[in-house]
Amino acid sequence: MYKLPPRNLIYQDVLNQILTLIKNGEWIAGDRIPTETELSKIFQVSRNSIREALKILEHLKIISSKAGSGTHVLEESFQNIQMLELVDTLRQKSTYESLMDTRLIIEPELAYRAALKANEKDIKKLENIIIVSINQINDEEYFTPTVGFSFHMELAKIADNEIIWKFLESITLELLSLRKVIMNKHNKEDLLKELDEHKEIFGFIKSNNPEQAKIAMYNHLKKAQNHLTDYEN
Amino acid sequence: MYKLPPRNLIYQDVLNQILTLIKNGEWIAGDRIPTETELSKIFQVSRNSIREALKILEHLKIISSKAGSGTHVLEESFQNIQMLELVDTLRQKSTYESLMDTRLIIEPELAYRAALKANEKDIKKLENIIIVSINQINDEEYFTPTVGFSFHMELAKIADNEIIWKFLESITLELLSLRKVIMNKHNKEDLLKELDEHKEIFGFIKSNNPEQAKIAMYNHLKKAQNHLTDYEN
DNA sequence: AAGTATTTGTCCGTATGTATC
DNA sequence: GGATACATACGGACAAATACT
Repeated sequence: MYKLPPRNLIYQDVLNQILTLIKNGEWIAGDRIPTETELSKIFQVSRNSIREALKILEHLKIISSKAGSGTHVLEESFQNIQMLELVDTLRQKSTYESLMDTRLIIEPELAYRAALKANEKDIKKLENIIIVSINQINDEEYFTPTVGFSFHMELAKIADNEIIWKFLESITLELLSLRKVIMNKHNKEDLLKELDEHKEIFGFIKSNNPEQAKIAMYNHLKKAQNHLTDYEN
Repeated sequence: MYKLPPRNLIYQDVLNQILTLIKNGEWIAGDRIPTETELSKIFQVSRNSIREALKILEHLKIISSKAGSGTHVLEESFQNIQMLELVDTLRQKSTYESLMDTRLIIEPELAYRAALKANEKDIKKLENIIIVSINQINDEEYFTPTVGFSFHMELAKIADNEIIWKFLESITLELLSLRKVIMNKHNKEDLLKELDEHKEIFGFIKSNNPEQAKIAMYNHLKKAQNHLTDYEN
C-alpha cells in the first residue's frame, strides 16, 4: 500500500497564499491587507489559522499587525522575502562540496586582508589559538573535529567584516554538522598536518605577506577537499 | 507626557523564552517538549498564544509538532538557530559601507572564476547584457539605477556556486534599496563610465584572463566606493 | 489486534485594549 | 470625547492523528 501524502496544514496553506500575493505584487509595501475576520472569510478557515500564518509573516518582518490599525505590508517586505529565499537556498544546497567551494571563494581573501590588518593583539590571539590546538591534539582523551574552527573564525574577525564573518560561521558550522568533515580528521597525523598549514598561514600574516597568506589558505582548503576525495575512491 | 513602551506581545515573550531554553541546552535536539496545555500552564498564558509561538519555531525548523506524538526539538535546531542569527546580522549590519565591502571580498574572486569557466554561451549572454545596458542608458525615458545589476549577477552565475550566488543577490538587492546607490548613478555620464568598466571586465573574461578580470572587478567596485565618498565631501 | 488515552489541529465565542475619525 | 473597527488574548469544544496498553 502507498502512504497518502501528509495533508497540508491550514496555516501553512494560508501562509503560502499570502506570501504569493505579496510576491506577485497584488499586495504592495504600505498596503493595508484585509482584517483577520475578512481573511478568515476569504480563505474559509478559522481566525486562529489566519493568525498563526500572520504571526509567522510578522516574525519574518514581511507584515506588521497592530491592534486598532490593522495589518500592513512592510516597506522592507521585498528584502525580507529575499532573506527567506537565501535561507532556503542555504538549507537546500548545503553539501560538503558546495560549502567547501564557498569557503574557497571567501577565505583566501580574508587571509589576504588579515595579513594587511592584523595588529599585535590579533597576532597574539592567533598564536594562542594555535597553542591551544596543539594541546588539544596531543591530549588525546577526547576527539576534536572542531579543532581548527577557531583559527579560521579568528582570521575572519581580523578581516573586519561582520556580515562575512557571520556568513562564514554559518557555512562552517553547517559543514561541521556533516559527517564527512569528521572523516577528514580521524587520526592524529591528519590533525597535525592541518595544524602545520595553519602555522604556515599564520607566519605569512605575522610577517605581513598578504599574497602568500592568501595562496597558503587556498592550498590549505584545497588539500582538505582532495583528502576527502581520496577517502571516497 | 511620555509614551509607555509598547507592551510586549505574549507570543513573542513565549517565543524568546523557548528559544533561550533550546539555546542554553535545557531542551536538546530530539527531546520532546511539554504539551501545549502544559506550556500554557507553565507560562500562564492561553494555548493560542503558545501555539502562535510554536508555529513560528516550527517555520524556523527548530521544532516540529505532530498530532498525537507531540512537539520535538529537531536535530537541525542548532544550525537553524545559526541561520536566524545570520539573518539578524544581515539586517542589522547592512550599511552602504559594509555591503560594498562584502562585495569587494567576494566579487573579484567570482570574476576570476568566470574568466576560467565561461563557455561560448556564457560569453554571448554577458555580451547581450551589455548591449541591453547601452540601450537602457541611451533610452533616457526612464531612470535605471539597476542597470548594472544583471551583469554582476550573471557573472556570479558563471562562477557556478549557488550559495554565493544567492548570497550576493541578497547583498546587492539590499544595497539597491539604500538611497546612496542611486546617488552614485544620477547622470548619463556616470552610467556610461560604469558600463565601460563592465566592458573591460568582460574583455578579460572573454580572453580567459582571470588575474586581470579579478583586478578589474576590484577596481570597478573601489571606484563606486570612492565616487560616493566624493559626493559626501 | 482493538480500543482507549493523549496530543495537536481547527473551530467558535467573548472580553479587552488600542488606534482612528 | 464618543463611536467604531481592529488586533490581542482568553477559554471551551470537538476532530484527527498518534501512542499505549
